[in-house]
Amino acid sequence: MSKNLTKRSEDYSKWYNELVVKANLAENSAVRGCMVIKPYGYAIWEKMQAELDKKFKETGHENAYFPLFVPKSLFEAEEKNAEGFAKECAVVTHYRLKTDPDNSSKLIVDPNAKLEEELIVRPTSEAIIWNTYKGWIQSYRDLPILVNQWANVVRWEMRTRLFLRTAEFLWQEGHTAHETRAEAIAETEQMNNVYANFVENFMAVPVIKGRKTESERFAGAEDTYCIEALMQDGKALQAGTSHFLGQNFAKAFDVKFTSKEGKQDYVWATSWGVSTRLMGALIMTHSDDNGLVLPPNLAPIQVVIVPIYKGEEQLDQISVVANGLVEDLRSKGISVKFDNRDTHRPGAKFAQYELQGVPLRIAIGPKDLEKGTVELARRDTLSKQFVAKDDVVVTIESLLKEIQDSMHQKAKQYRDEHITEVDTFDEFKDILENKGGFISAHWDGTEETEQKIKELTKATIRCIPFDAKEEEGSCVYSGKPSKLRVLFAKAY
RNA sequence: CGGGGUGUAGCGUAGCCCGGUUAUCGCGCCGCGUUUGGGACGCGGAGGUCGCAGGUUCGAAUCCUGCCACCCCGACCA
Repeated sequence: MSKNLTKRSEDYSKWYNELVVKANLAENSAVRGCMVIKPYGYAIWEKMQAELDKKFKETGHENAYFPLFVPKSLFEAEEKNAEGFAKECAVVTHYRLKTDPDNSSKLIVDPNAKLEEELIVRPTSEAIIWNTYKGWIQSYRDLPILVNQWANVVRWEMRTRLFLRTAEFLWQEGHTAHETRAEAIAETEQMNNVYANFVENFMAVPVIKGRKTESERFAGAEDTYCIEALMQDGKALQAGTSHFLGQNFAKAFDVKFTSKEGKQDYVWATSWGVSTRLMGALIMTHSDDNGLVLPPNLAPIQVVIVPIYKGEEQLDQISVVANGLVEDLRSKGISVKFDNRDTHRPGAKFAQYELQGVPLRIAIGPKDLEKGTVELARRDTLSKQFVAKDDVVVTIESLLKEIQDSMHQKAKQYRDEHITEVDTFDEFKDILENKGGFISAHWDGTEETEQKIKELTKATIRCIPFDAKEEEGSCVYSGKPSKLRVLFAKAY
């Protein structure tokens, strides 16, 4: 593996190999940029799902499932949403194949099986869900509706990138309906916070909470909140979004309710989502040149035990110790694997588990049997220590917490060191080019300036942080007056 | 869709300009033996429509034409 991968985004795909591969579809297939998530990688996604799902339920949400196919007439109902996604939709036009009359071993699309109305493969589910909600809502007594769905969506991107922008991806999308504007806004904020807490505490990835500018807003939303993370190569990554949809979808799908006062009003809506992109964020935040580094909370294997032995007899002795440890650790809820494969040598195993980012590794050999110790190695710091056998479980319990914590600290320190306040455009360009990261600068609030800066530097406004410093200043580009600083960065 | 590049074994590649025995090397894979505290070593072995189709030629991985795919950069984007 090449040196200094952390700075070279194009090589991230090498780390991904442990988790995922680019889908190798049939030759001549038009489907590009799909991915196969391997079991080890999927286990991480499952852990993310489990934790997020728990948080959604704690905040009163329920899971449901809606169709993959969206009739075009529904899809086009909310104009801005439709327009925003129109350029990247997969469309089903036929429902049958038949044998090719010119080649009996081939199939062709049966021209007689053309659909009356095309079906859009959902790029997001607002349309089909709001069409359904219409039938669920008549009275204020039917509100709020707090529903989440775990699903796959398809966006036919021109350029794809594993995890960050695949043609098909897994995600969850929450879709809620409320009586009042204030309640919907509170929900939007709440879910943005749920995401922020999850990403910080479980993924150990620090994020900045804020709102998107109009041009970066979700198509059909009135306001988009987001969490923005910084990758090790200095580029920003949008890790999650929560949208206040106003009454846009209610109006488009005619979803009205009768209020306590007996008045008809349109329902207020939110939607929010995070995707397998989070796995990209995880990898690009923590990994080093030896491979993945997983925070204990998300590691499918938290502790691996590698025996070092000559001959079967010695392995048997070591196995007694190892199996005892496995049992003790499992009883504490720690996931542990005893790798007693005889087909691989210890060195190869060490390298493999480092590549997979297993947080802690125990090695047990003849020396340990003699001394009653084990060797304990940390993945994040690559440090090793000998620990008395009887202290191992306690040590591991506290180390797992410490690693989780220290990974977050390390990432946060890097992130904070890469937020640079800038007051001139020359400085802006210089920092962007030579240092990277977020640039905190004054902006005059106009789309023209935002667009111009993007053209000149490729940097976009990642967000207007909720805790943005309020101060009098002048726009870094136009010089016009500004009251607060926003965060610019080059983004994935 | 524009600009650049690449297709040879599971992976990474040499050969191509200048056509000529059985297509090179490394990793990986299989067998046997020795090994095992940081990616083992020796010996033996298996594995190829040289991206596809056509053409030139006595002869094509190599030259020509067309097509296809992939990668990078741009527009687009979670």
